[in-house]
Amino acid sequence: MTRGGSVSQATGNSTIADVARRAGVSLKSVSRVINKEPHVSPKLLAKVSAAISELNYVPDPAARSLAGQRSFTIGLLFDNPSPHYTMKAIIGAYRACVAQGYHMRFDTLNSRSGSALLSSQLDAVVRNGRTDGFVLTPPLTDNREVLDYLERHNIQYVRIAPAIDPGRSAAVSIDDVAAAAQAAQYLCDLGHRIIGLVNGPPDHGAAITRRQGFIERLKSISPDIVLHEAKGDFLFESGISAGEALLSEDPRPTAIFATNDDMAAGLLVACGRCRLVVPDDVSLVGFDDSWIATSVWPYLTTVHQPIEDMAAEAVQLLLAQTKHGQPYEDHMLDYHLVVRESSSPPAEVTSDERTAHR
Amino acid sequence: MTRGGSVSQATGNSTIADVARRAGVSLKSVSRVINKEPHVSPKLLAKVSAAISELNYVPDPAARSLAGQRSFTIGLLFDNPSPHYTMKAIIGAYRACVAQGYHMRFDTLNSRSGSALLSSQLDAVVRNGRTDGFVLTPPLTDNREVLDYLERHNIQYVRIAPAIDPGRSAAVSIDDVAAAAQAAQYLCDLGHRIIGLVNGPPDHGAAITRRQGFIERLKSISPDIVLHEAKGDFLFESGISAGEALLSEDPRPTAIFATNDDMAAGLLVACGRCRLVVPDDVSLVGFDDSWIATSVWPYLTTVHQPIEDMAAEAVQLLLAQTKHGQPYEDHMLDYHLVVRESSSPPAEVTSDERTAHR
DNA sequence: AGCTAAACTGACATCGCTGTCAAACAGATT
DNA sequence: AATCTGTTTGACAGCGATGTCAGTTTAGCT
Repeated sequence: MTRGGSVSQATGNSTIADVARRAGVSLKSVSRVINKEPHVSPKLLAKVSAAISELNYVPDPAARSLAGQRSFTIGLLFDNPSPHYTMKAIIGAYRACVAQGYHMRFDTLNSRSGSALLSSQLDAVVRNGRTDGFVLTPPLTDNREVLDYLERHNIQYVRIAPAIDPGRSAAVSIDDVAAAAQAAQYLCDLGHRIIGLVNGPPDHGAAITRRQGFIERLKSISPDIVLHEAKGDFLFESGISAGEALLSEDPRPTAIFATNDDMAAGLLVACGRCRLVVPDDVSLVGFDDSWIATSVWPYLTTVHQPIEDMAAEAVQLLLAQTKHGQPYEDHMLDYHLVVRESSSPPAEVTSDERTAHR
Repeated sequence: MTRGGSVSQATGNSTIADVARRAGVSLKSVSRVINKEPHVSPKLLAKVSAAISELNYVPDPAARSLAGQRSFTIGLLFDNPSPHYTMKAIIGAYRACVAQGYHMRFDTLNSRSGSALLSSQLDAVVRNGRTDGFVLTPPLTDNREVLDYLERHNIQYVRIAPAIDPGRSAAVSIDDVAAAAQAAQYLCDLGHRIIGLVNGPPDHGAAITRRQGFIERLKSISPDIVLHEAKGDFLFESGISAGEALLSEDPRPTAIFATNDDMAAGLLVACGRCRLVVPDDVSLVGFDDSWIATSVWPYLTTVHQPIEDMAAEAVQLLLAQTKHGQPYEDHMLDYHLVVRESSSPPAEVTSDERTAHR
């Protein structure tokens, strides 16, 4: 049987021994260079790097993980209803993994199942593949059972946008409070005074933080602002029902903020059903700047959070902490409000009044 | 230094040697059982399987790929504008990989770049990680440069929903022609006689096949049916503009079929802009049953294709063909029309007339 | 210059598994 | 019963890297 059919051939076929021979040094010295270990003289480094690039050498991950204790694989854990979010996180994390020569795997957990079930799911995930550590996405980030499990098993992890136990692990997030506050400010600046808010699920920390940031800012701007709240669960349908509830309030909100885009898209539907035009009759603002924000019309004004970058950053933190055992870092990334067609000043406000609120 | 921090420990720590000892056989015999190699007597099989399950043994993929020629990794290749499609394909393929103890990686190619660029992208992907084979998704499936490259390098691949060169490789698909025909039939059965069609990009085989199936059926039903066509590119925005073009035709279509859901969602917007109510004034039918079909209102009537299953099936075909070098199989999976709220009989048709067309 | 400590290098066993090849065994044939 | 053939089984050498540890330079002092 020929060796054809396998791609292994195509991959740079040189081994560490070839590099060592070419550079005129020992195997171990090459290994030191590859792994950026200490005790490598500049001269050695130069020789070896030259040989590596001449031979187009790429270390074999299988051999590395067999010989060493690392697996060169990290895992991404989900329990997220939004495929848009998930997709972006996967892409971002994957990019970072590839850049660092790591593999990525991902798994979904159902964190709402009982704790026995949850723990057996975790068992399965952990046994399933050797993994150097995990990146957790919301709402897993805020599930103490998961965190406890991981710590009990001495497994490294990094959280994306955690809402509880700050400092418990490395984390990368945006300032949800400030971001939601900016949305509130924006709506008020436009002149809105009767405002609706659609919450997310209570086990999703970001939902709480965003609500808090939004409400606090509203209050700090003026005590006269009327706020109506409605419950949601981050899913499209809940946006529809929340919207119908909100729009039947009296006085009716002239603007509604949803704590994610999927629900904001649902609000759009509710407005349509109530024969209200967005943004003329009602302004809508979402959160996430996910795919759906530009898959509906009008395009949603929303808070952009760099999910891909966050996931990539999380992977990097994880790898750094795996290697050097550094103290936990907490990275804050930038958000920004993206103004699109779903928001405008309220109809009855004149441009004079509006200016007064700037 | 302790071994803590790595998960390797947690993964069943028994090795093939433990199993061999426990079963009282040689290493190689255990290996034979694991790999389902021939020349294994029932007695041996029983002893070894028992030992394996008692020890909860799981072979170490790193060691396997180092020793053998397989990498236990397959690649998924994309150049797809629709994240919904992509996401589902990833999930499905991943599921199948995990079930077979394989790793999965995925990469995106920009197939519209020049051929030199394309080939260097392929080089990068192939060199990047050793891979036992690739699963191609549209429109890569119909890009002869990609197919040629893979074959030239003797790399196994399977295509999902290819539109050209049937039999050139193993493939898994649905019958796009019949599926689109069913959509046409459905619309006609409802009583529609003035019908719009939004095409996809011409380099996307499925766009062509679906168009063909739709039109042929329309013609076979009645020569009197009026058909208006508009160009699209499978993206949301193109649905809006195609919709606006179609809706300004005279006579105006009472139903429009889009060759994917994203464009159908765009049609919804166009209808809104033209102050037309869906489905009362215009019925809409999409294709794919992707996430967006239920992220807009009204929910889209659409043709469901089991993308996850198709991807999973593709992985299985790929692995089978890698192992046994079997002849190429072509698997057809089921589709079905999902009737939701975006379609209804045309306003002016009475229920009597409608019945006549059943 | 001479000596010690630190910096660097290399030989070799090892990780867990598969491929090769030869030995052991069983059943069929004479 | 002896031989032959074909099926099962096992011993052993790698796969390509890393970790250990001992050996060799260098640098820094007196």
